[in-house]
Amino acid sequence: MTTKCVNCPLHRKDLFKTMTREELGYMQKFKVGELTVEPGTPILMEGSSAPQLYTALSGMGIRDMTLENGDRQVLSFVFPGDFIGLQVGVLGEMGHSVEARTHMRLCVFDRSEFWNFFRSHPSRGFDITWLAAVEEHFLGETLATIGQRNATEAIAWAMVRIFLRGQALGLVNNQTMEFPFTQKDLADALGLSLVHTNKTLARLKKKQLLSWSEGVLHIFDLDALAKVGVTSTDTPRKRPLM
Amino acid sequence: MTTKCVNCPLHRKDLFKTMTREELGYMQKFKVGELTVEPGTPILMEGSSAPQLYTALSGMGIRDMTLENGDRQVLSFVFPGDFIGLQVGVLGEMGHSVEARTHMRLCVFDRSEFWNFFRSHPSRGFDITWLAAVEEHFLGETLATIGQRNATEAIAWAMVRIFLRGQALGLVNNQTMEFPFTQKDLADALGLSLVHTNKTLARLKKKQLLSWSEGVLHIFDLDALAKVGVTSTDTPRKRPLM
DNA sequence: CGGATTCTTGACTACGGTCAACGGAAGTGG
DNA sequence: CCACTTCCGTTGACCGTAGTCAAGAATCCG
Repeated sequence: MTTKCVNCPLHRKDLFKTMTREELGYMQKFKVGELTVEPGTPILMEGSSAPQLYTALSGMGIRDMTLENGDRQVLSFVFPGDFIGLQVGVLGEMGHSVEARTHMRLCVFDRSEFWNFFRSHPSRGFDITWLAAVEEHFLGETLATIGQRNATEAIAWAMVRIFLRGQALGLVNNQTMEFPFTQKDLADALGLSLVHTNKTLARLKKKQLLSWSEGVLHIFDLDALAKVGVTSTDTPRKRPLM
Repeated sequence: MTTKCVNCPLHRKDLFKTMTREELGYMQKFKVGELTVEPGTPILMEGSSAPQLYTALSGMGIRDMTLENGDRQVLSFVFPGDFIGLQVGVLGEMGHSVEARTHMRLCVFDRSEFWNFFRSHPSRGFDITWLAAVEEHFLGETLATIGQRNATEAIAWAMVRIFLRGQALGLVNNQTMEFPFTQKDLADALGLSLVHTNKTLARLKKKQLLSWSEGVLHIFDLDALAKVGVTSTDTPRKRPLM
């Protein structure tokens, strides 16, 4: 009935362990259906207690939150395979919003079934916790970047991270991947102003480290880009950026 | 045999649901023992795959990570009831370090039992996921603070957040709570320099909003402090800081 | 009584923010 | 088909918040 969810971590049999036939059956029940959204569509809103959770099957999006003064912070970029709505599932309310940046296909789950799902299939529950831990890990790195690195380092770091993520997901072809975000998105993700982000990016482009236009990111030399932080300081780094 | 873990989220019966007798029995088995550490003691190291996980029973600590260039980022402060080592449990490796800042009592669990624990007691597994989601939520807020707020706002926000946390844990008496961290800790948590943190704090002190010395934090007017961000900008904030 | 650690304060500097203007691309409507 | 608008990227000029450097005070400790 439902199509197979190639990138859905909750449906992939090879993620950690194989699913039993019974588990697969339950997954099908837990899954409500699939949803397709266009660029710009809000998927989950900050503060909402939506009845549904998602998994990104294809396409990209953004997680962000808005401060009281209207400033926006982009928390992370959403890639295929990402679980969307953990906070709704366990806390009952989202702490941030999620919005599509490209055409996206989503695997839809029923929030009310979340707990049952967790209870009757601990191994899948464990997978979700795994995803949460990975997310926490990434957020920690991002925090360190925003807090400690300067603009050039931060942007180089972000591009490397994103590119590696893309590689792991098989989205990179010929050192090129789709990157459908705006410079403002990147600026808000790194706590920089749009103008400064633009100028810093221009410098990286002039150095032939990357090119990025019309939603396509091309990285010429990943290692060189990863080392950008090094050359900007005289103190040699203890550990490589990647 | 083992003493009761008053603050341990994995032992508290009132956290979400009551534990069955059988569950309690398992918890005792899962629990290895208790550990006491002195201020400055590293509990888990970044990159380590320690064989044990912890829950803070009393005392406070710090989660931090060190960049390649030696800069440090404090990710969060550890309070009683916090679970320490989720990343070791699920990912097999810590992405940050945890260090005691006061005398601490820890509830010790066996990492090798983690998965079994998860499988045989889904409700407790769910609790852990809940803790992870809360952590993610906090990290998101912190990210937004570091990325978007200026020094005064960030420090006021941090103090309010910490104080509220303390209140929720019953650590606040007479508008006063223990806060055994250094200004450098706070600076590294907010991505600010020590000097600037000191001067900004001095300004908040002069405004009679808070006092903090010798490990004791006193907040005179929580609401006023929470509004500090507002007065610094002419644009009125849409939502209160708390 | 040194030595170490933390806190404090002043002087100087620079990274990055703000303001402003322009260009190109894409969409809209008369 | 062409004004008009909107969104995004680009660049220059200026300025301010926060970083760096430096030195002194306070506390703790061996």
